[in-house]
Amino acid sequence: MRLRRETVVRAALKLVNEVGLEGLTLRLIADELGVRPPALYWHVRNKQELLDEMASLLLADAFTCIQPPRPGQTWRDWLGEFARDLRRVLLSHRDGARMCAGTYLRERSLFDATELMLRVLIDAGFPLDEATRGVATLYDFVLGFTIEEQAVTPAPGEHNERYAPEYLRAQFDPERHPLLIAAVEDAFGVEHTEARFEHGLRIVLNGLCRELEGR
Amino acid sequence: MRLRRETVVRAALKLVNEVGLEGLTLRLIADELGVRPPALYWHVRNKQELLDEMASLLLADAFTCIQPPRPGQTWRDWLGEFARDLRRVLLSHRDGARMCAGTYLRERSLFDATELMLRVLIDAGFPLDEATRGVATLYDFVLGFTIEEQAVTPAPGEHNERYAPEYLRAQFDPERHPLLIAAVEDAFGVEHTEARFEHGLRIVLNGLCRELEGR
DNA sequence: TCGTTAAATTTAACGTCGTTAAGGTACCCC
DNA sequence: GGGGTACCTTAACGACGTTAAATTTAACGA
Repeated sequence: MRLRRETVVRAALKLVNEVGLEGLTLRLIADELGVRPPALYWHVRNKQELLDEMASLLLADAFTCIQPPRPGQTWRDWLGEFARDLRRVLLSHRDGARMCAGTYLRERSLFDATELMLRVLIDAGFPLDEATRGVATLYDFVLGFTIEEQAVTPAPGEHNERYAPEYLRAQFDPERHPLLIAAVEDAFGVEHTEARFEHGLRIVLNGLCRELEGR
Repeated sequence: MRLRRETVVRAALKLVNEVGLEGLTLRLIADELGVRPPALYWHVRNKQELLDEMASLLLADAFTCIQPPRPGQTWRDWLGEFARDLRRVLLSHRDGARMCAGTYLRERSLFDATELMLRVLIDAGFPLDEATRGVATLYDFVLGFTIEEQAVTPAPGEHNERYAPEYLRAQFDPERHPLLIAAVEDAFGVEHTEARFEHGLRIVLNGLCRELEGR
């Protein structure tokens, strides 16, 4: 049974979930596929290209299911849904956000999805450049947020102890950092993550609305 | 002349500018300091701790110079200035944004600066949790933006050819991606980077303003 | 000034990593 | 059935992070 390029990428994606980005090794991937490490080089130029491909494939899984706004759905709600989908996909793999941060994307479906988003925003009244930058800003926020989130929560249920509120609180000086101490629960408690994301998302979407009203 | 922990970190920061994050090696740092690699382990537990320390020190250089708002300066302008400072510092070192993304920060001056930001926002009328999340959202945006920026422009004057507008345009299908093609210049042209950042920043700040007005 | 102790660094080495070169095998088409 | 391409293996290289143990350097009380 022959190997295909996508098989390699999918195996890598599966493994990164178990061992994290630092633990991901070509030898490990080869083992998983029942093959010797150099065999991978027939399908992939080098490890970096494999990482790019992983990010592309991961995002593609999120972007392909994107649909035009339902009737009656505002562009704002539609964009919010997209942002939540994006975060969900990034969270679906350990180190997903770091994997996708700044990597070169080559998947056709990603282009299709971006085209659709521009279309929707333009139909909503945005000029092209504002639509472009709006999408980018939303993407930047979700990416930044999720990177930080996965630093605190590497995998669902796993929690980096160094970000535990009670531990963090001990680092602060009650005299100098009263607000920090008061905020630490809300800022790093796992049970507030969802609310934090929604809050940030609302800020960005509100900002986008304002762009439109201001004209 | 003995080595100090900070000397090691500063040497690493200097070197990352020349060789990038992937090229940064303990052996290289040791060479730079005229010392054998294992010597570094006296000052630093392992490479990851060194990376954390580098990120902390880099950000600290940005945050220490932060001052309370000048008389007459709005919190909005003040926050905008902070965002620009932050981006400038991240850009001041190759891979600066990726270095700081999701790393654990332990510098006291960072705590001081955050405390100040919360103070300003609270004085402006934000409740504590909204102030916390507002700062976080701004930080997430700047981080996300700069990560992407440094993927395209690894160092001032250096430009990743894979993101060259003319190259990207060729990847798109004129039938399916007319908007993408029209937007690519504005979205990836180096000469628009500043405008893109300012635009995204305005979106976030506008969103923050709206939070305040809505109450 | 010397001997003791702790701090700082060296030498040597281990196992693992990404990657390359060269050779082999399966399969397709004439 | 012979040549060629696609795919994979064996073997190996140099570099990496890291450890253990020995060694040097600085600090300091007797």
